Formats: sequence, structure tokens, C-alpha cells
Amino acid sequence: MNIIEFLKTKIELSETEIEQISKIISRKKFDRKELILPVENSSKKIFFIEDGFCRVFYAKKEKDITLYFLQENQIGLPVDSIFYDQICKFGIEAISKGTVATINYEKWQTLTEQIPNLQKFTNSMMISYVKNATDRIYNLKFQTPKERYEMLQTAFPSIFLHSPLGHIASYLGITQETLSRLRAKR
Amino acid sequence: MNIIEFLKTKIELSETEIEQISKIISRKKFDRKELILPVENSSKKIFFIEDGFCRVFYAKKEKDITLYFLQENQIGLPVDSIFYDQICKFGIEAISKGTVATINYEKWQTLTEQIPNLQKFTNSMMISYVKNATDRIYNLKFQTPKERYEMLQTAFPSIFLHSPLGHIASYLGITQETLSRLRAKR
DNA sequence: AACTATTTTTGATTTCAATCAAAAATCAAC
DNA sequence: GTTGATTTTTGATTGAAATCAAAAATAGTT
Repeated sequence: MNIIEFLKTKIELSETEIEQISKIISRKKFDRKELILPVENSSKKIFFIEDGFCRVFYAKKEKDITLYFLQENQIGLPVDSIFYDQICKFGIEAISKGTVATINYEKWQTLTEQIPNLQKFTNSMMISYVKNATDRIYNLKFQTPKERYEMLQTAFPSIFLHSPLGHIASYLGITQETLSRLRAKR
Repeated sequence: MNIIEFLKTKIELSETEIEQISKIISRKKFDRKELILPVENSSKKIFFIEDGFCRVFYAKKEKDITLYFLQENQIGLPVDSIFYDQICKFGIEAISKGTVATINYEKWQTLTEQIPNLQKFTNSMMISYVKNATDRIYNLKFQTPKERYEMLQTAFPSIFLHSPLGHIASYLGITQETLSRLRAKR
């Protein structure tokens, strides 16, 4: 979904407000395997996935680990860079073709000061970000790879159509061979 | 540190504002092993650790896993309950004696609408919460138990004086025996 | 459709941490 | 300080998943 459409499902916006917001959005199509945000980069942008699937990952010497997946209407936020002026460890890679809307965070910030409803949206965006992260920590600490696999199936069924096994395995915390065996049973 | 003192280090507050805030704070001393927030409870309160150490944990059938530690001036936030009206999976347990300030989130919320600086504080609280959570995910997915151990030592050196090994081990993601062996080397 | 490249599955072996069990050390209470 | 309880360390064994290697299956290209 187009980000403006998405905003309109969450908050009320006047025509002029929509225009203001539209001005700071840039939109880009991406292909499978395309790097939307490189690892260990500094980027102060919001990445809103309008269409398609991505993975947030970290890669260093041989290891390539998927932290989480993003699907339509979800947001990637380089927290380290935007809020702490640090290099962001994670990168974002496309696992299907699609469209991403990117917004310079500073410009977004100035708009939120003018549009109260947009501030509300930003707040709830942060809250859902916190929620996702804490859920993920629970999932990593307290659930088994199998349970993780099942949760992923219900939360992101279409990921399996797009993502190579290896990325899913690293998300679950097992090797691709183990995942292959895990799902062969039954 | 007293929460009011802490707020004053972060934002400017008038005398009347301080009074307003003070009214909604309740303060409680706790002892070692005391349960500050039971597991799978519903609580819409902010827990600010004024003094001492706690752990945020989850426990179910035999398993008892520490998600993270809290020390002085840190905040425990039952995200699920406050923002999603769900039961909060995690509990908070004291690992030393100390003091916790608890604040009803709704009352806090109303105050933030009146005190703009307090809103700023809440925003940066959410941001640091996001930062901590995403760092933790990175730590869990990309670092070894040994690296985790070393990070914990630098970030929370005093945890080791208060917490039984088992809790630290579950935080790191290994058994207590393995941790014991890990630190015996050298 | 045929060929190539990539991805997934299957098999055999190894390894590292969990488990089980007991001893040693530390802590707490009297 | 002594006793008992709790926590930590050490040792032996087991098991589950990683690794290594190759075959099978799938997808992509001309």
C-alpha cells in the first residue's frame, strides 16, 4: 500500500497536509536481492515497504544472519543512525521485487511538529517498533526453532515463497540443513 | 537516583510541574528476590529503578530465563499491557535490595499532555527502549555467549555481585555449568 | 526442450554444549 | 566459629545440531 494511503487508514489528514507529506517522500522500485540499505551504513531515513518483502540482516565474515523480515506496510528504521548518530549495523535487502518509500527523518520530524496527527502516528509507530522488538526477544529467548518456524508461518506466510531457505534458517537460529530436516518431518 | 532528580538531569521542570509529577509517583522499597512484577500479569505502570538491581525474566515450567537486567535509573515498561492491553509475559524480580518508583501510565500520559518537556522525556525514553531492544537482538543473534559475557561485564559490572550465576547464564543463553567453565579459563 | 546454475534435500561424521551427578566452596543463621 | 543450606565448580556421559560432502530438485536462460 502507498504510504499516504496507509497513513490515512491510521490518522485523519487534510488535503494540504497530505500535500506537505507527499513532498518529502521519495519512492523507489526494487528487484529481488537488491540492497536497499547496505550493512554498516549511516542512513537517517525511514523505509516504508509499500509493496514486496525484505529482510533486515547483518553480515560479517562468512556469517549472514537475518534479524527479521519486513513485509508490506512495515517500516525499517535505522535506529542507531537516526537517534544516536552512529553507524547502523543492519542492512535491508529485498527478497522479492517491490516498492519502498523513503523519508528523510529530519524532514519528517519538522512535519510532525506542524501536524499533530502525524505526531500521534509517529508515537504509535515507535510503540509498535518496541512491541515487535520485545516480542522478538521473547521469541529468541524462550521459544524453540520449531516454534519460531511455526510463528513465522502464521505471521509471514508469503516469506516462504520469496526467501531462500538459508535466510529463514538464520532467522530461526539454525542451519539450512536442520531447517530442511525439520520441515521434512510430517 | 530519585526519579525526580533523574528527570531534572534530562529536562527542565518548574516547581509546580515537579509537584504535579510527584503526586503520581509511588515509591516502594524491595528486598533481594522480591517479585516487583509477577510473570504473566497485567500492569499499566512504569517501573523506574531508583536504587538496586533487577532482572526482567520469563518463567514457565522449569524454565526461568532472564531477558535483561535493570539497574539504577533504568525503566521497566510492560509494553504489552500498557500499549496493547494484553497480559505482559515478563516479570521483574529484584536481585538486590533497592527502591522502585512506580507510576500509573495513564496518569503519566495526562501529565505529558500538560507538560511539553515531559513529552520530550517520554519520547526519548521510548527511543532508548527501542535502542536497547534492537541492540539486544543483535547481541543475541550475532554474538557468542562469551562476547555477551564480556559485554555484560562492561555494561553491568555490579550485576555479578548480586545475581546468582544461573540468572546470568540464562541471560547469556547457556547453562550455569557452561558459564562456570567459560570463566574458569584464564 | 536442453543446459546451467542455484537451491534444497539427504547422508555420514564430528563437535560442543546440555545433562546428570557429585564435590567443593560460599553464604547465612545461630 | 560451627552447622546447615545454597551456590558454584568439576567430572563423565549423552545428544542434538553443526559441519562436511554429495545427490536431487528447482529455477532461469538461451
